Amino acid sequence: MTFSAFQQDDVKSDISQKLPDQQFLLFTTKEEDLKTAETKKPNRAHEYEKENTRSVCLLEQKRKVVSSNIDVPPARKSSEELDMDKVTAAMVLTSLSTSPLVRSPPVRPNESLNGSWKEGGFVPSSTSSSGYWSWNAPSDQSNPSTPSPPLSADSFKAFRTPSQPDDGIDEAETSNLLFDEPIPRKRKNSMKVMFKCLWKNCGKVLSTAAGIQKHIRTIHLGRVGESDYSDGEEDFYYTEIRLNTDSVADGLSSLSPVSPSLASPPSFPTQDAIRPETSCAKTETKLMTPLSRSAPTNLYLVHTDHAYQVSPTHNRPAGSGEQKQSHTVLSSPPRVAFGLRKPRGEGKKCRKVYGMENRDMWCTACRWKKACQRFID
DNA sequence: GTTGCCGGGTT
DNA sequence: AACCCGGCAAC
Repeated sequence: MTFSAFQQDDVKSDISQKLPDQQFLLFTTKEEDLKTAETKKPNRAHEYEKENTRSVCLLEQKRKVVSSNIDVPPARKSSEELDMDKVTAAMVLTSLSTSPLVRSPPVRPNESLNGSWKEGGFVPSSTSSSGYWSWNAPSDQSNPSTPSPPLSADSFKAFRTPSQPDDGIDEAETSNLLFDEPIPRKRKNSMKVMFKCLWKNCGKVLSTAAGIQKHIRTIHLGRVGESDYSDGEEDFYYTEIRLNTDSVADGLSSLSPVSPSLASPPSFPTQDAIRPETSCAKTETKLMTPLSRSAPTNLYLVHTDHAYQVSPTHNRPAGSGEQKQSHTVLSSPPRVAFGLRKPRGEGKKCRKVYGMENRDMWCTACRWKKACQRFID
């Protein structure tokens, strides 16, 4: 999936409305956030493109992820939108990316929106059963002075928080260097930022991120005992809203109850087609840091799906339990150094009990010359 | 020699 | 995963 410049509110809104309901967008400048999102939603993490500090990630299942100072009002769900397939969505986004609403970046405007954009390729995934799209970006995107087409300088900055926490590198400054433009500081003083819980039938609004996190943690995630500890998961369940201001805020004010069918946290998706390694992560499985601890205000994920909460079952191979057991026993008696077997069990085993002539009565393990399952020592 | 079963191969 | 077996060590 590809996305281009979304720096204007109407464009964002448009995108929100046209984006398929099963998808949402994550805009972030932090690779870490992408990883976190991917970690949190391994089944959803779909595709991302990273270039320098810029990243775009399309995640499935929810409409959008709102980052920094961008808030997208929820689109009303219509049957038409529901039926919109991924291809159509891609076309919409493609057209948006080339829409005149989107200002061209200062550098190589034509090429950025047409040339490289097309060269980048907009390729449907041939292997994905879900019809996911992947964006094969041009390989050479390392030059900061020539931002890649899908993300214009303007658009990218539009998704930035006016003031960023210092992670060692001033990102605002970095962005400034990257795009050679002043950082927009619009609306900085004109709005009140609130944090809205997106849990189904909740909608609690608090004035602080910490407050909403704690609320989610304790009320919805049931982490009472560890109310002070956060692994960042709460970030998925609240969003930033702005009050008292312009159209953006107005749009957001109607954000609230997201379509229950889509937004209800306990809903579990059925499709599980995408593996993190093949999508967002791109095999980049370094340390997965908890969600946006380092950039708590940079990214707000509007997303209430709990699928990732299900703790991964430790798929133990069938039979390995018994095997493991026998190995555990192995270590209990004093054994001489290494390579020695466990002492033979004293009890009679199938072979001895039933005899060779009744081999069919043996337990399977005995028949296979494995450690007896029936007469365990 | 008999027994238990590990390690590894094949299907 | 299910099945099979060579081979080793304990008995």
